[in-house]
Amino acid sequence: MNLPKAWEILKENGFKETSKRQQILEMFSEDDRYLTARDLLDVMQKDYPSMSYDTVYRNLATFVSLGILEETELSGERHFRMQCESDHHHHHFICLDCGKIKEVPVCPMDMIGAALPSYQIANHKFEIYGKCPECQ
Amino acid sequence: MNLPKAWEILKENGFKETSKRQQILEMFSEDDRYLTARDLLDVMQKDYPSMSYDTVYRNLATFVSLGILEETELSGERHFRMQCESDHHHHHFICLDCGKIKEVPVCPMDMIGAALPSYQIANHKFEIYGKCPECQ
DNA sequence: TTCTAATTAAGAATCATTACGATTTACATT
DNA sequence: AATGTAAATCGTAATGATTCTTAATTAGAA
Repeated sequence: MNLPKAWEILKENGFKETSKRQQILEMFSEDDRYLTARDLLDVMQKDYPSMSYDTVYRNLATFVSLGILEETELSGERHFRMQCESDHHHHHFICLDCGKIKEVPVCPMDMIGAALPSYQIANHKFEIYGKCPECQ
Repeated sequence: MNLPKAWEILKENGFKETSKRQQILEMFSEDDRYLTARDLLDVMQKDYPSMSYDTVYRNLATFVSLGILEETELSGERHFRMQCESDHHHHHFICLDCGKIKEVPVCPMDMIGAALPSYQIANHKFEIYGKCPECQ
């Protein structure tokens, strides 16, 4: 997702354009990889020494709920990245070194068939972990 | 996995048979579902009021490293259960209400093919979440 | 039984995350 | 441009899960 689209969504939902939100979104826009709240705070405290975790987490939650960011859990920490623009459902390879991702155009739910009769499926998770070509 | 097999593995690796380990393994053996460290501690403190988190976590880590337990993360907490005995690789449906699982005999890695050329794949995760028939 | 290394207890420390009251800011309205 | 108001942020404290530390206890070997 790009910045204008993200702001469009925020404005549509009545959220204000603040300098903190701008910088958070810029970081995600520039770095196409998974970041933690700490990653963001460390960088942002250079420009805004008073930046607090509360602001980071609150905005991350907002962005995720609006579909601007996506979230996953890696080794016990929440990680965030820009939502993909792809129109078709897909999954991700995630580099455990640099956090970059690669889309994988396969969804295992296509092969579930009748394996779960009368089970109520809410959601699913499929991720592949390893090292990307650049990190080997 | 059953208790004798678990103890066999522990003995092979030089671990001692303690009453705490016995009770932890019994809980997993009886309850075929995901439990948290807190779940275990709450029950065990009835028999051992002095039981500490440290003991729970240390043993859980041991069991996971020996392949006796498997672990996953659900809504920010680590959950543990007995390792499946199935000889073939598979994945799980996990009931978000009761923690019970159902094996799903499908692995998406079978369909990855050449989608990730020169990527070094370390592992993968595929889980389906929802409500089991009993919890609906 | 004794010895020794493994294990546990007890509680403090750490880490990520959330909550809260006070202050500041964006922005619609005048 | 000044004002009003809800939203957003700050500063800090609280929480909850997990890990660490040191001293005491215990399982199993000798």
